[in-house]
Amino acid sequence: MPKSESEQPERISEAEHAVMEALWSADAPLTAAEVCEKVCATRDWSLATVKTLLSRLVAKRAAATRPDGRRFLYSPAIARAAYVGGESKRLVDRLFGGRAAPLFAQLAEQEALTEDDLAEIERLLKELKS
Amino acid sequence: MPKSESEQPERISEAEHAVMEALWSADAPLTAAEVCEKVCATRDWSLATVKTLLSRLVAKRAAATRPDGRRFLYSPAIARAAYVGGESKRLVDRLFGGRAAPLFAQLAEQEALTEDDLAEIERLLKELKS
DNA sequence: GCGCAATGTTTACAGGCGTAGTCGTATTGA
DNA sequence: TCAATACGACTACGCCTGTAAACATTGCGC
Repeated sequence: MPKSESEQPERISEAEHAVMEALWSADAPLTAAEVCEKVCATRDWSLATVKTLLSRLVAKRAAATRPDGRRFLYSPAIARAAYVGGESKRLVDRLFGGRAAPLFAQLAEQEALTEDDLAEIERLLKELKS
Repeated sequence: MPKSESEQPERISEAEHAVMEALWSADAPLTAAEVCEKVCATRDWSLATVKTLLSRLVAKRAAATRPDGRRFLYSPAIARAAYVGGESKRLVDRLFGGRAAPLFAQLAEQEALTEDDLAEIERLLKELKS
């Protein structure tokens, strides 16, 4: 049976992403007020703004709602890994022709790599070579 | 003497970036028509669109112009490495808390790393450890 | 000399984004 | 039972972006 939903995920904007981070960081669905508690600290938004962003995320099917009496509980509808992976790939494709090595070189040149990063990457490399 | 220009570079949009790539890929300043030749192939834009984007880039001081008779020759005013570096850092900061290792892990998990990438990264790692 | 082609400038407009206020309704404390 | 409150839905609005047409000028071929 053909899947009628083509469902290529709509892009999540920067502000929306901040809201998603709040949802991802919680291990249970949150109310709008709870999301605001998490993000309004750093971004200095009003509750109304958070509600708008939540609605847009639901419209984009990036977040899901479950009714809880008079209100909604919000939870992520896409995995953080999927989002992060997609964004990473976009960047690598756009700026480095899809090759990861130049990105690595770029970060190295900027000295954006800590000792820990280097050690960790080395470990991952070994693992991948197995 | 204090530098009055604070000059934090304005963000370059996706469409503008395509134009910048054309400028970067040329080793001499280009006319608007020449830029269009390069980008209109892939993006299917009209010359008018390219002109608008060039103007916006000049306004943002990402591109510079030199008059050449009745027309302008356009050249990049920021280095590709600087742009690419900035964008990479933005991504790493936003999605990975500034740490590069998780980005690497992410790309590995997506199988976005080719053999060549791995070899190259390994080489760079060795170099950095010296 | 004059109209055409080239070229930058100005204007346009729809859609997305950031930010938030208003409205309608349901809930709840007094 | 009634007013205050909580909450989602709807509306707003200015800026940025993508895309381009209209306009003004000017140099060039005839």
